[in-house]
Amino acid sequence: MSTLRKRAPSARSLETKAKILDAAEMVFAERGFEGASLRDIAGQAAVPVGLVHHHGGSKEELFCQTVRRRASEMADIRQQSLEELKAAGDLTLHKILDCFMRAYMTLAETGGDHWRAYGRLVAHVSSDPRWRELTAECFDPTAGLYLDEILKLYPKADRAAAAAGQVYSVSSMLAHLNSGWRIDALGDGHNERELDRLVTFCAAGFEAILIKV
Amino acid sequence: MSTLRKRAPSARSLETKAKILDAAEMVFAERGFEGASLRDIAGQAAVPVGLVHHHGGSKEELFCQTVRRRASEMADIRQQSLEELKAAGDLTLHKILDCFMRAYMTLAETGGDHWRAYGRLVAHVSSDPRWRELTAECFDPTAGLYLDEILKLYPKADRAAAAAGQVYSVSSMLAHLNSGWRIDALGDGHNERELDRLVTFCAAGFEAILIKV
DNA sequence: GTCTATAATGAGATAGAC
DNA sequence: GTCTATCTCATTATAGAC
Repeated sequence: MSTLRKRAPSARSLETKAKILDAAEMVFAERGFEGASLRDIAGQAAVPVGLVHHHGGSKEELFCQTVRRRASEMADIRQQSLEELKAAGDLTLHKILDCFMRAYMTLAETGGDHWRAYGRLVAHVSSDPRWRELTAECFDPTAGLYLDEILKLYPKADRAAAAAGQVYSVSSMLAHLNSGWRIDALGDGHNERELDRLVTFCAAGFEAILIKV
Repeated sequence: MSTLRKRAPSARSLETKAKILDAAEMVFAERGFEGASLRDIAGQAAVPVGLVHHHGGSKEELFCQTVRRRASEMADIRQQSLEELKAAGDLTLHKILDCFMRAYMTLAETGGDHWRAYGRLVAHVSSDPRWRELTAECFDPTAGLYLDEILKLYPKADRAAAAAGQVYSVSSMLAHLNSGWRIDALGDGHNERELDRLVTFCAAGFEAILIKV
């Protein structure tokens, strides 16, 4: 009926586990899966190494848990935002993409270090085929919902083309987040106006390939 | 006057070094810098581990050499392609981006495994701030030349906006290369038509942010 | 659940024979 | 230049006391 867990974990246990996942999030984001060590994570969480294994299982399981925890919350927010946008009516491609991207960008700017770290974490997950299943599990369902709305606006468009637009858009967003220093070398810092620029880029590109013969 | 090297290396030595760099290229591309081991590289090159150190120096130096070798060739090709495009006259944003991307895509499709691996290698380098200097050295000069030509077409555009467009475009191209499986899940495989789609996406997005107020 | 100690493995790097 | 042997260190993972 239930899982293998014998009893409900204590409050202290949950707290410790959260500390470990928080630390893991930061270290994995900074150095990637291979570059991170469980010792660094234990050090950052101020717990003994053994506890990391106890709560996180193997290194790979710990990584997946770390991603899942934040991705699950992100997916909820994105789906709710989409519902609100649909309820408001008057959908456009630009608004849908803005909704998708702003949902995270707002958290990255106001949600503290962990949400900023999550952006780098997603970049690692998305770029390594090793995490293909994790990607499918954590990101594809929400991405599919947004894709469906976009396709409703362009009924004649090819779904494969839309999928390409989605992947290009997400990669541009990750570049906006994590390769900002390359852009900054020529201009000013990240601000609201730049998010508009990103959305403008993606919306225009997306539409171009949707209406193409 | 010259470097510290005492004598010119023998033909055999050069051959061994090339074998090591070839192997390093494949392994680094597959597993990233941290994930790759010098033992794997030595194994793939069918040489003893000691030789990897002798020819490649430290792991970090070996990685840089691996990237530089291919990037240097790529830069030459891209700059020559740009010159030919300029000589032909009638430049457009679409043509410039097509020139930049097709230069690599042609090699990836006809140049064998090593050029395909190079695409993944570039993705690793571009995403990790650890290689910021290497990025600046290997990619920025050529990127700057293309950026200059684009800005000539849009004299009123903001250079920072163009830089953003460039970064978004390159990241989309890397996604096209390395995350093709995500797109493929919904459509058909990589073909010539898809490169057109990528260029269309980037050109339309790029222009939108260049002409924006 | 928590923490210490340790096992078992694999890593990068080097010294020195050929 | 080439190759073998080895040093030193860090890693993941586990066993068992509290």
